[in-house]
Amino acid sequence: MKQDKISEAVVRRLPLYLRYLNELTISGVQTVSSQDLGDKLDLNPAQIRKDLAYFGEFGRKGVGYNVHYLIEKIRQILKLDKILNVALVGTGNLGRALSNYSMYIRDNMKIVAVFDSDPSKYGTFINRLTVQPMNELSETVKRLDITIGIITVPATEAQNVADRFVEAGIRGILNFAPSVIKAPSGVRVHHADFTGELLSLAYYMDHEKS
Amino acid sequence: MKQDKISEAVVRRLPLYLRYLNELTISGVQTVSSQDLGDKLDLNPAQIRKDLAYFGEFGRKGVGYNVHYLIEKIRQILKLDKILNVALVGTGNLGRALSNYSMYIRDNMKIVAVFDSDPSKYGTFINRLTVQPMNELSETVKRLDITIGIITVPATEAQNVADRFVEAGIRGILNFAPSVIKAPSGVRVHHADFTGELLSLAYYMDHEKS
DNA sequence: TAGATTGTTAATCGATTAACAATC
DNA sequence: TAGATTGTTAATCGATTAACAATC
Repeated sequence: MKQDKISEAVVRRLPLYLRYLNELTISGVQTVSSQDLGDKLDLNPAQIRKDLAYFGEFGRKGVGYNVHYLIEKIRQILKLDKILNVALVGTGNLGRALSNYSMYIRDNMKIVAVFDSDPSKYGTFINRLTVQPMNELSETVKRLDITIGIITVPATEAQNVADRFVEAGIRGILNFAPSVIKAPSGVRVHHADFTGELLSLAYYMDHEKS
Repeated sequence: MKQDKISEAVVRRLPLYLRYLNELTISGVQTVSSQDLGDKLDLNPAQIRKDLAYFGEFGRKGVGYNVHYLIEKIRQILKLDKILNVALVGTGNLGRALSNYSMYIRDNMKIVAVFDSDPSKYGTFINRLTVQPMNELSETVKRLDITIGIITVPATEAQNVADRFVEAGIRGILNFAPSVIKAPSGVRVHHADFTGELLSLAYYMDHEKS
């Protein structure tokens, strides 16, 4: 197959694969089949083979996938060697939780600046980073080569913060506020709102279908 | 149409509609069209009409939807009048952030008990709730009629906590840990992992397709 | 009446799953 | 060789979008 357009659903599963593969190396497993992966991750084995085949032929017929090799390949696909600098706006509880989340949120992302619009927060520290005022955002983004912005402000402020990020030249935004924000094409926006997750959980608890 | 099986995607959009409708009442808007909603929420109007039509005929041809009436209907569908009691396990940063999140995480969910496996945490307070040891979980779940469990422990612990929840008779689990957990059918599990969200954001920032 | 917008059917698009030849 | 498992095509399933008659 090799490189058509890759669908969002596929890319979202790659980190899942990676996570489990990492567990496997820890327990010393050398080889894994799509069957094994599927069992563990609650996915169809054919789907897993198809996902991986978008990017190349990583397995061996009759044998399976070499765990180390597959990890390496997925890391390449997701570009996990390159470190991305991240700015976070909103130092409430959620913002604090995210910044503290071991500083490196994940493998290759590093929060290097935090901002708030509340003057009483200016100069206070969150995990070794000074809280900066919003009017320093643009300059800081450029100086530190920040490409991703995280929004953890109240819903009413989210679009405003997004606009500031866009002005500053950021290329991806992860919005935790419960509101839909807009950005020009060229700036990618993902929403990480768990309200929907909770409410739909409750819905299906009653309307059993599983 | 009215009541086939409702797909997950549909249910996940309902809270989105509700959110925006609530904003509209605040600005005093009485009536809204699927076109308006679609523009604001970045959704196709036909999709919105179809979603709503699963549950009944809420609109008026040539006019649109009455905002108040639609809010009422969606609240009924999602059963937002009934309060659900929630237990949370894991009092790290994320757990704290969630419990503090105004106590009522959303409209109708209330965290009424928090647990941790670290003895040094026992008896400390999080937002007026005493942190309890894990061996009190089962009794507390029954006593307080808790039906939903939130997991904010490290990935290695998540399945274990899920098992305890299941034993205790919980019917829905929201897992924030970066690991896939299993539960018997009858217990619904949703995953709220933002790692995937972040990594896929980064992926598409480079492989521009939008 | 003319214009707007719903509810719904039909068409399209996309994603998941099944099946199997290739081959280790 | 026999058994296992991939990569990939074809079949299926499901979700989104277009189109339009009904009607306010």
